Amino acid sequence: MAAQTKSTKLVKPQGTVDDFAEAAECLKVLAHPVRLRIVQLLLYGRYTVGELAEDCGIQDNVGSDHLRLLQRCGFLTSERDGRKVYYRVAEPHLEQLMVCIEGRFLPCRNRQS
Amino acid sequence: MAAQTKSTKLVKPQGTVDDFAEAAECLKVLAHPVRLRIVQLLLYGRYTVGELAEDCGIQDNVGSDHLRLLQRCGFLTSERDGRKVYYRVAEPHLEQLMVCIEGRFLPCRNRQS
DNA sequence: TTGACATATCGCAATATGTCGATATATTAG
DNA sequence: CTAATATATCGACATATTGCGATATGTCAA
Repeated sequence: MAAQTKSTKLVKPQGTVDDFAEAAECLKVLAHPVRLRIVQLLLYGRYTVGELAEDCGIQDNVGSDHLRLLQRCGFLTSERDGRKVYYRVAEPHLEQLMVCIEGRFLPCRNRQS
Repeated sequence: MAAQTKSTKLVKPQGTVDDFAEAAECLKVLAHPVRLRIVQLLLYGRYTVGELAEDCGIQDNVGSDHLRLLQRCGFLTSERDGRKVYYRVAEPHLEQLMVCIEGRFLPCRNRQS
């Protein structure tokens, strides 16, 4: 980004508030500690509802609620295997988005590779 | 990301839900159509409260509310110049974060360079 | 079939958030 | 000083979100 003078803009990005309606919806879903942790885990493997709930220290039904929200906006998919249901990441952009979030908010020890 | 077998994980990221508390707070602030548009504009130049409010089609006081939220979590700073107050981006990570968000949710015409 | 396990769904109460109007503060012009 | 402009703050209300308990559904073992 180039420096800016006092009262001029380089360019004004086209678009309006309404263009961000869907983005805001999905970001709101992501903006929860439990759901961020769930996404972080799922970026490295499949997990069941019970496994995720245990890791997050919440009840299974609450975990199921969070997973449903994440699934509704296209972030996750699920597949049943016997009694268990495995969740995994369905949205490719989530990985880079989490890289940004972790880079900004997590201590360095959580960076990988 | 490497493929995963049925029931094993490659690695389980360390950390807990609590590590994402601050990230969730800040993402929640970002997760609003008006605030996303404001950030997009401010990534390309300085704007006053009135200019931002007009672009977003909201009242000045509502714009001021949104700007305060964005400022409280460190995304923006402000400087007074006469009667006007100019806001600009203070958090360097915001740019890459917006690139991710725009890449996922906005039509291609809004991509730049 | 029954019983145990894993997950999902629903309604409720507490809490949080968004918007608005009214008002307060800050700055400049005259 | 006063008036006009630009921004900020506050209270109130409507709406949304969260977590919980109860219950329903799906699957397997015996």
